[in-house]
Amino acid sequence: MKGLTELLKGALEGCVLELIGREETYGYEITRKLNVLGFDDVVEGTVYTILLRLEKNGLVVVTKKPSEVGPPRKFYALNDSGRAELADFWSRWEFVTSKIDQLKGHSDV
Amino acid sequence: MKGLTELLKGALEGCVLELIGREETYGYEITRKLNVLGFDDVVEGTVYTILLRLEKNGLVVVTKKPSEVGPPRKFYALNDSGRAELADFWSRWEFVTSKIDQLKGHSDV
DNA sequence: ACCGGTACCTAGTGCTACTGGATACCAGCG
DNA sequence: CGCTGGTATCCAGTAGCACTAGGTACCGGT
Repeated sequence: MKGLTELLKGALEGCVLELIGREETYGYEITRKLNVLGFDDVVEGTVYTILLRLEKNGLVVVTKKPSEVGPPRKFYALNDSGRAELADFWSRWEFVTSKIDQLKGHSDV
Repeated sequence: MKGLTELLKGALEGCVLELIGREETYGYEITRKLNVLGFDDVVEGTVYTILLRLEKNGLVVVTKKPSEVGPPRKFYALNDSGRAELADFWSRWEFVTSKIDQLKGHSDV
């Protein structure tokens, strides 16, 4: 599926937040999970810019840990602000999808 | 609801396409319909840039008609390319929302 | 020594919606 | 008549986001 890029604007950050909230993880793995989900053309570079932004905005805590199969990994976990932002994201997502599905669904708007 | 802007990237154009596809309409009215839908802070300027883009991309046909309550209106209708693009948009939308809802829904991804 | 997989980072680009104006038509009020 | 407010369109500039297209570096296997 192509042309998803614009539709992912804003949503991708929420997805990353959700994945981090589920369990401590790192950029490379997050990218792989998004690819498996179906967002094939999400690349590492994109995820790293999101992670840097999350860190800059104080939503995550970062822990560097050695890897046995490559260079050290930077693990991300949500702090309270991050969890609040994640909840906010889902409520915005709920809102937007419900409105647009309503528009799609039928007739009178 | 605020902070919707980023989530609407890409989706807003689809909404405008849907509204035009439903019945011939014009920028000002489209804006009002989007506001009623719940997208309160969508303003005329935003809709006009979308309409100009649709026209530039050859997805719509434009007809200027006089109004009895103000300056002339530019009515937009979809052509074949526009209808194809609209269908495409909905399939992208289907895809993205199903994937993200799956991510939201639960556990294993 | 080299290659492929793992793992991170960054400067620059393009697309999109929003900001903040401007212009203009029309009706009603003082 | 001038003014205001609703209708209706347009545009230059801004900011945010994902993507491009690189680079660096660690590690195991051949």
